Amino acid sequence: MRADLAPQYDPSRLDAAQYARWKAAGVFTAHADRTTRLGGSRVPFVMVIPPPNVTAVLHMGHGLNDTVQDVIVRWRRMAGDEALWVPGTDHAGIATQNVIERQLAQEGLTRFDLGRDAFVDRTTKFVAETGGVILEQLEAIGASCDWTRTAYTFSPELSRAVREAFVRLYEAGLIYKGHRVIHWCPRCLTSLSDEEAEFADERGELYQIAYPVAGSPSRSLVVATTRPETMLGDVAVAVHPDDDRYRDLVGRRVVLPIVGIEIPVIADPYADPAFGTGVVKITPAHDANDFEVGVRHGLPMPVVIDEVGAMREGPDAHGRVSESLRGLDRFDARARIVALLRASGQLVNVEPHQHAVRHCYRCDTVVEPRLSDQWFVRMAPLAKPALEALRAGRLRVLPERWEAVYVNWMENIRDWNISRQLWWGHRIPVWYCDACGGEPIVSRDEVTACVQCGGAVRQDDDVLDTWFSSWLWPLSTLGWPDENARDLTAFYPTDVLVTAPEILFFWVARMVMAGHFFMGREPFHTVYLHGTVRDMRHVKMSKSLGNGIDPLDVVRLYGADALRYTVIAGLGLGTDVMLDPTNLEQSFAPGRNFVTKLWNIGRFILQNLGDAPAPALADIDPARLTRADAWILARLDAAIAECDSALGPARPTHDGRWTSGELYAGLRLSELVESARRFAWSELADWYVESTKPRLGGPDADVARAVLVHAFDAALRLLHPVVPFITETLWQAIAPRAADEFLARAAWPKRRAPEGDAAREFELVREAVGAIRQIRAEYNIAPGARVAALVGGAEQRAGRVLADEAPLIGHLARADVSPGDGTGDGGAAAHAVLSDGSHVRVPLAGTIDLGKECGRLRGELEQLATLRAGIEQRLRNERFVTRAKPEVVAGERRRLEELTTRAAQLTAKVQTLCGG
RNA sequence: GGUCGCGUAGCUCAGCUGGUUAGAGCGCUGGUCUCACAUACCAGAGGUCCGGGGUUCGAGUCCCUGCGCGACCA
Repeated sequence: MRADLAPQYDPSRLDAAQYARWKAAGVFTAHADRTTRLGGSRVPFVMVIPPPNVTAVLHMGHGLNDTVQDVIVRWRRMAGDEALWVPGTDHAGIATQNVIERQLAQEGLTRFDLGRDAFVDRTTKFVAETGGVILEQLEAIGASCDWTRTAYTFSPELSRAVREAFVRLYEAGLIYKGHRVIHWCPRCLTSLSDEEAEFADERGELYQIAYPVAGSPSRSLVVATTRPETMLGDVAVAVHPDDDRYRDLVGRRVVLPIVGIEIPVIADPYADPAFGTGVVKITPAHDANDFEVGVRHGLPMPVVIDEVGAMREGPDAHGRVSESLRGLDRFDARARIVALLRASGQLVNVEPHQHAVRHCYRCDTVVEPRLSDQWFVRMAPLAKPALEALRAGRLRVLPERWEAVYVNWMENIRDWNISRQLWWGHRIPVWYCDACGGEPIVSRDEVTACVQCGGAVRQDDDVLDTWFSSWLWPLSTLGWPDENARDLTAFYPTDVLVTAPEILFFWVARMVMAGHFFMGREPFHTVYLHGTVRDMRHVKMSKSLGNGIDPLDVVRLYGADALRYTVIAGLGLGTDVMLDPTNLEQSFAPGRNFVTKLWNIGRFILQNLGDAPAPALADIDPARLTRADAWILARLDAAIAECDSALGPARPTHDGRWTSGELYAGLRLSELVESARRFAWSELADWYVESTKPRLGGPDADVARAVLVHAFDAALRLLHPVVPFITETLWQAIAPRAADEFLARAAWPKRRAPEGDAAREFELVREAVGAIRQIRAEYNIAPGARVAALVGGAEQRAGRVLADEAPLIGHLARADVSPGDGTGDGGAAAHAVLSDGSHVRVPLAGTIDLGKECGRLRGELEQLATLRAGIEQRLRNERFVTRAKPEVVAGERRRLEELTTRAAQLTAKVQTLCGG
């Protein structure tokens, strides 16, 4: 009646079908009404996925991120929580727009050829047709998302949330339109936030340029700059107010080289007397710091670089860009200007200079600071509660070190530029009336006519930063702004947010602020930041560098479980995962091998179950349990305890605040893997399964079967979060299951009982087996050949254990074991002494090399002597005895006793065998 | 420039509040196709815990310092 398992596990044949069964049974679907927040009995446990770009395809970074989340959510689902993992995608403004623009470029078109509406239509269509592929790919790696709740940042529902958020912030005075220098990408043709303009260290040049003092041609001020092309927009040079070198020149004027106009010398503390010559040129329209200086001193702000990064006279710049420079790209202009300065003798010096240059995070183009009108969010008021959440212990960041980074950013927060000059995104909900020119109309709903004069209105051309929709994700996916939405009530706040440190500021920190502002509390209690997937040279994996691994290739070759196991096992808290893209076999063998091992344990058990299901362990008379049974059950309890402490606590246990003891505990997924693996493989398979073989045909076969199935079942539960496919398949096979019964929602294991004597006594069996195996290896006994072995206890109890277990020891060591007096006649035999002084003797007439045997035993004795000497020395040290903790001292005494017993036995052996 | 992290076996990393003979996987060596498993089993080799100084009865673990990597921020 029970179908045997195939000789080999074939994930490609089984996994997709298994996923379909979970999905069909609604295993991953959460129910709001079952949660404690809506009167149910289950504690909610919620995570929202970091939404991948809607056009993305799965890469190893997702593979890691989503596996981590899946391990956590599967664990909580089994632990009895109402577990919800919300999936979805991000419309990804710049990124998606760039994809379509690249398509257009292939057709020889730009977005301007299409026009805004056609461009948006085309993008919408593209997304509808090809977007969201990544969500299907997530199923292939086993992600247990609730697909009934899939969200999209640009859906009508979430767009409504975006508008609501904008309007509420505007009404609270936290959104304003500002005229200032922002980061501009001349390729994407949009402004960027501070976070989107990434620093990269570059080797450039520092140019020193002489600006002659007007009216004193013999004198000049030398300024230092890395960007000579911006000098066309200079409106002043500044010196520090306390800088004596230039005091007399403040208030006078210098002649701007090339342009030939006069600009003032001003005193401003922004000028750093220690940098260069202490004189700094001021270009308010093309440098954020200079802009501040310009504002302080009421200076003009001529724009000399246009939106595509070419030199051109913009507002207030008449006469500044000469014919020969006009239209030149900023970098070409730099070279031209340097040449001109060199020719006129005004280039004083050029030296290599290492500095950080901002680049567009989407296309890597060097960002151009640019004066323009943009919408901003006033961040300081939002940051305050977000900081408070962390300080009060309602929010934690793992690993701990990132908390300082979070705090530092929050404390030095700057206003957020949220407008983008793109077409793909949420249009800013602001309308202007040209007729009456009144205040802008900020509205939740479409505005078709001016509220003042009824005239025509036009909507603001800009769209919102993508992150302005992402920061609402934990709220908007649950139904906000409908504050009575069932999901919002049942599932907000969420629990754990899993992501990479790169988007701590972009996304995580802002979500905390949004959660507070719109819902009055932080959106999660734990931020888990994991590392990056890198190749063997520690270079971050990326498609463009060609060092990537396609997770789906790995799934095809080795199965999703092998992929998951490998990345989780390699992922210490906050550490990076190294994988070799040139050797998938080497990288994923550990996972594949482990999965195979599980399969084979399952096969063994099934083959030995017979037709009837194994009896439940609870129905077995405890008196019938052998030492091996007691031992594996004790090991199981230990494994459960280790797994629990690796993972938990799942949430703060005291009033929503992390206590100091649990603040940085838990979510050690690699420790879960290690503990569960060791139990399943090193203990269950290597020892317990082997130990049952002689019993399965005998009178206590039912006991062995019950323990075997119980232990394996528990191992499958512990492992299920990490390797869900194979564990579910095996779990379905080892016992009859109802149609709606799944390991994915079976109970997480609990410990049974404290370890008893029987379990401890089994360790002696393992030691005896080890000793015989070692002797066999040393004397090159053929693995098939049986040997005789005599075992004797150091004291009565040990003697009884060894005598009782002689058949088992014999089975495990391929020996005919009988109780025997270890001190014996000292004939041709190999000897070993166990840690408690018990002894093993393997008579090997004819093969024993007495000299070798004595050498081995003496060697061991020497090792013991060294150890004993160390402990004795410590114990003789009065300061140790008086100052060390009593239990440490007692431990040393006990250990010395053990070693002494063992040494005495060894000495006796050496004496009889080797004649002293 | 500021802040932080890392340096433990050939490789990737564990080692929590200082306390047994510093562990795991992969790789390596020797032996085995033993009736679940050669994607396996058995046995084994391999470590001046980056260098130097200090605190301590005791340091891979704490402090200082040097060297070498890396991250984030300006």
